[in-house]
Amino acid sequence: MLNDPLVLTPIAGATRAEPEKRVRDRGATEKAILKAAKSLLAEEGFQNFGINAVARRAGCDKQLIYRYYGGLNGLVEAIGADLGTWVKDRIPEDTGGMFLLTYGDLMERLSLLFLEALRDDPLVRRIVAWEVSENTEQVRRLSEARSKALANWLERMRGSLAPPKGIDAVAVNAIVIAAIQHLVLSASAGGQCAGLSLKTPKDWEKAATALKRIVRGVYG
Amino acid sequence: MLNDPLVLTPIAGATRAEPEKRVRDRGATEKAILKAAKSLLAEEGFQNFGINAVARRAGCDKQLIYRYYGGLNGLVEAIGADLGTWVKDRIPEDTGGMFLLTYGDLMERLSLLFLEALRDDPLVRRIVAWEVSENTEQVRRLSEARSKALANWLERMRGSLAPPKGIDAVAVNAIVIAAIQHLVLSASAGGQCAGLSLKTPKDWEKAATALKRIVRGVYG
DNA sequence: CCGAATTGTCACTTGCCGGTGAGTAGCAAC
DNA sequence: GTTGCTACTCACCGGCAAGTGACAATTCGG
Repeated sequence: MLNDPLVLTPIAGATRAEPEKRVRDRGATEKAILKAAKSLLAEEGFQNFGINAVARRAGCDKQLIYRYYGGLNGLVEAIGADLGTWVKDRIPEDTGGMFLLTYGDLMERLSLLFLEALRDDPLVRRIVAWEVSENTEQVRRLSEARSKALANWLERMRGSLAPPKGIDAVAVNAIVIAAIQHLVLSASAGGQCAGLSLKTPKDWEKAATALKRIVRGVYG
Repeated sequence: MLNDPLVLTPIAGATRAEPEKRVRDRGATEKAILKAAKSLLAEEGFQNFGINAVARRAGCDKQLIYRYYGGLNGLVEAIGADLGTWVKDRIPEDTGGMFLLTYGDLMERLSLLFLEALRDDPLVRRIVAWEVSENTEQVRRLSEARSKALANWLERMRGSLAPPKGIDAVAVNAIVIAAIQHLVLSASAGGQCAGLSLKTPKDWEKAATALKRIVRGVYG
């Protein structure tokens, strides 16, 4: 056997840097792994998301990911569970003291809130990009968690306000949400969308204005 | 040396199937490679898009891809060049005999045409998904080719019609296009978007109706 | 006919991936 | 102590990716 640890020459701690003395704490390690996974996904995207990369970033052995989460799938599921609380953390529940009298008022406000929240959250952005790029079990689970959270939020915010008669609000809102998501993704990836530059705050103001106009156009 | 070809036993053409006698024709091979690349990208997505996969599908050695296209980048560039002709093949130039009197008429029609065209073209769909998922040199080139083609088409179709005063048409149109793209991508990946099912023709009719309503809402 | 360029094939290196089996280190109860 | 459990690490496997250099097969100019 080469490198038999029993025969390894100790070298008297020569240039040995801190052995780091990792504390043995399963809970902490699990958290570290989850955190590493989320930040990796947020920063690098799903392309470079894998067992090895997560383990490297978490500073532990990949074996622990198998043990604690049952592999990548389990880890993704854990991320999805976290995701359920996204809206809560990101978007204010109250409407900032303003009274929303009409469905149009509401949707205008929600659209802008959603736009802001998405712009501020790289992790969810990556997940949305993932959703439209692949159709694996992993993605489906994440997607489901996200859409459920989103639907809940919409429902809660809607309160008792009803959409105007004769308008398919589900379809219209889906299109508005689609627009926001794609706008933010495009901007994130290339700084523009369909000829519209989306880099400076001024750019985003123009986009927001146009978005408001569109929402007002349908809902009055 | 194992398997030295000079010592290989000829086995008298035993179960030897057709040696296939590939004709030596560089032009044909180049076309085959390009075609393989496009179909691979369209069917499998950018995830599994690589030198080896393209070569396998084209039925030739990957070396030829390096020789003829200078690697994946060159190949992607060739795809981008093809892409410039996308609109020409996909979308009718004339407006089907109808007279478009207002900018609203025009944009309603163009939105629906664009929606249809994108729904029918898996390759461009994959490219759009790629655009929002990565920011590499390859993607930038493809993206540029596509957006240029799109802008040209829009410009040509617009003719002399001017958007209503006081409306930022560039921004509004970008949002509409974003919505369409994300709608189609979502549907393609998961059969739905933000709670709106997008599977049956009936589903799509609802979406189209909502889209029309939105466009009409802004442009009157 | 011959040599050279073109066209196509193959074997190989290197590197990273997911996954697994076997082993080590700390910590408590007996 | 030593026994046993848990947390953790390591070495290794097979597989597939990109990329490269050498070689075989064909065609063409002279």
